[in-house]
Amino acid sequence: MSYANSVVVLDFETTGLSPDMGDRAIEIGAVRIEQGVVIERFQELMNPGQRVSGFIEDYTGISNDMLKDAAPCEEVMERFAEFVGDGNLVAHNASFDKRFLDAEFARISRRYGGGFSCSLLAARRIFQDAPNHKLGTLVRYANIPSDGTFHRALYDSEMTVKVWMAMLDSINERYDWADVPFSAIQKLNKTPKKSVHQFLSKQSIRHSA
DNA sequence: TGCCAGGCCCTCTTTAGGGCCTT
Repeated sequence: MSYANSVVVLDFETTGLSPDMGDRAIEIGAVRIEQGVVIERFQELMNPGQRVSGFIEDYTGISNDMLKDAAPCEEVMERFAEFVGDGNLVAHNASFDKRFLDAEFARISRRYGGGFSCSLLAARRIFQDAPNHKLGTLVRYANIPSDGTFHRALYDSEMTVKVWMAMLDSINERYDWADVPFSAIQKLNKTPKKSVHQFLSKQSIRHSA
């Protein structure tokens, strides 16, 4: 099958859950895929200008010592803005990463022009039998090899890419799509779970070879 | 000092509550 759309799959590590409460990004990782092939990667730590909690040090393995000599968020996010350009974006629980992307980009007066799609919302629809839809669980569910280094930005991005590709392959196998356009996954993200089969069946008429 | 979110989705729902996900 072909994967017509280029997408950038990204993941943030942060000081906490909410940029509105003062949390900042501490690491960004991203993978660009074209035609189903990884063609480019991005990963940088960034200094958020505040100490990270012991919980975050334990959760991510990113220590205050690792961050003290890192470039500030503004500098790293400028480079990341150049990397993403207007590419379509994917993240696992995209509402979380979108909040941090918007907040960090706003600080440097940047915007992104592409669309955003969520691998978590897609997985709840395509892998309805999975025990849950955490990234690590989906990796095991889809039989994707992993060394278990979760909660680092590039590693989680790479794993999200593999889950994403497994979902596209599953759509192709079950519904005989010749291609899975990014826009179709965006629509799938908003399709009620009980209507997913109907949605994918109808779409296959439009997209099959 | 201590506290802290928010969108999705289900149901014993819609004048609401709680679990799932992300750090």
